[in-house]
Amino acid sequence: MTGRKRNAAKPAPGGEPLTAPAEDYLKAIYAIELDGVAAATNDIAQRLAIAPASVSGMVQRLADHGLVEYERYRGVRLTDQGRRAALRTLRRHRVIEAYLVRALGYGWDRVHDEAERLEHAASDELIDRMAEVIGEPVTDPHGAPIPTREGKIAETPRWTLADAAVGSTTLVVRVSDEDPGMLRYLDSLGLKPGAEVTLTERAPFDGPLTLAIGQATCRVGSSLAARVLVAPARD
Amino acid sequence: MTGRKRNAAKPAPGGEPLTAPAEDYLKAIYAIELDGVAAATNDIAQRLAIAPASVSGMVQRLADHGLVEYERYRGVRLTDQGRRAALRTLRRHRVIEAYLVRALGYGWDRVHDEAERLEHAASDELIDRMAEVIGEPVTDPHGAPIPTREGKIAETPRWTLADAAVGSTTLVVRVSDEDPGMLRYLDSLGLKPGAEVTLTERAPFDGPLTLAIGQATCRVGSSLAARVLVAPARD
DNA sequence: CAGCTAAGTTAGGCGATCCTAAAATCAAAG
DNA sequence: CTTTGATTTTAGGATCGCCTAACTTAGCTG
Repeated sequence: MTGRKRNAAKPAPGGEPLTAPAEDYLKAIYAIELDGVAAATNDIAQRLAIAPASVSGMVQRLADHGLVEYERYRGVRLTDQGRRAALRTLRRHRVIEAYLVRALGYGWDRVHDEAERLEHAASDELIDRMAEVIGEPVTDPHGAPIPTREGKIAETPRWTLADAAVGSTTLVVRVSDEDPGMLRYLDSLGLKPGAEVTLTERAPFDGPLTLAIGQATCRVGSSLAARVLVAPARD
Repeated sequence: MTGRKRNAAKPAPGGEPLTAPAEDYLKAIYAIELDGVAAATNDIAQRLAIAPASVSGMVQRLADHGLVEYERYRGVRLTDQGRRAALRTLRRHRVIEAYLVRALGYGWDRVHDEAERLEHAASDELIDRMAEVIGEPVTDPHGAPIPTREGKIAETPRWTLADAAVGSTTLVVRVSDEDPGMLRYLDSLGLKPGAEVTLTERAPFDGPLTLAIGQATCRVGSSLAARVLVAPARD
């Protein structure tokens, strides 16, 4: 019953603790910047499911704290400090997801929401202990790379199954993690990180893709395929 | 990145989720009521380290939600619903503490603060899985009883080492859990739940107590002794 | 280059939670 | 029964984070 204090765990390696909403904004901005562009107010708002007007305010606050560079009407960019904070939160999130699956028997479709809450409450020490107990995982259960304690991350390539050439065989690297129903479906198809998939057919006009996964065959829509990140298979 | 919602995990078995501060108030009120009295504004304020004026407001809000009965200037009492919520938070807190010690190698002096944050973020399911993994513990690392999923709790008797008779041998049942430094000291003395202690001497005027713990002997102040709960030893 | 649209910001609010200072109430003692 | 001191509440503010509505700006388009 300490009361009185902020939300996040420890002063973060350099600075006062961030509020949970601030951490969420930084994660969202980080994700948008992966596409190489400055994060637009609208994009941030959409990702966080809040009104664009709310974003202007928070972004100003983040800028005051030196976490983002902000120019009115121009979108925001993370500063080094902001990027560090974002990666720290991302590490927490993904370590927690991995831990829930490997140590507590969670299904990969149920870890996201739990991690979304715990990431703001867990101390660095807890995260590191969790990571240690499950053998310092390199990705989360959906294949997303886990930043190191030092904030280095190996970002996943952006090729998706929707981009694959007909006849090519690819290795599933990562899948989108937020929709439990989709995850259960992908699981039932065997479309998970590590699986080898051959694209045998693509119907015209953005039609369904026919896939061979091991012995099985299935057909998926292109929007689902676009949520499956792949790399060239080794042979 | 769901955003948007409250703080606690799930609608709680009957009702909307409580905010973290609300859960903290209920825990504090529960603790005060263990002494058999209605919780006074001042007592709540002191436990939560906030100004008494702030308590009046929150208590009114808790009453509006049907969690406490509140009569101006008369203190508050938990309603059944409020007590259920308090016990649910207490269960979370204590299961988390036990899990951190047994599954993640935490020292008993470091679990309190971590649990204080996680208790507001963990889902019921997570708590239950944690409890299961470590074998459904009955007490936390400090000997505090863990409420069941159904909200039953076996409250610890209130006898302390400071109340023991000179010459008597008692069994340590539970120790106060909030001060890490004190916990480390108690640990170094072997004064932890399960230890048998014989009170060999008590200096006059509230002076130090001389204890025999196994082979060792030590002297502790009466205020420290008052933080060690004991039961009569079995023989 | 004027005008339109989409995007972004400002204005004004609300609820939660905390604070300080001042007023009210209770209770205990004379 | 009154005084007094401690407890509690009210009054008035502040911050954070979110909302809606209305206004502004950027930038394309004709």
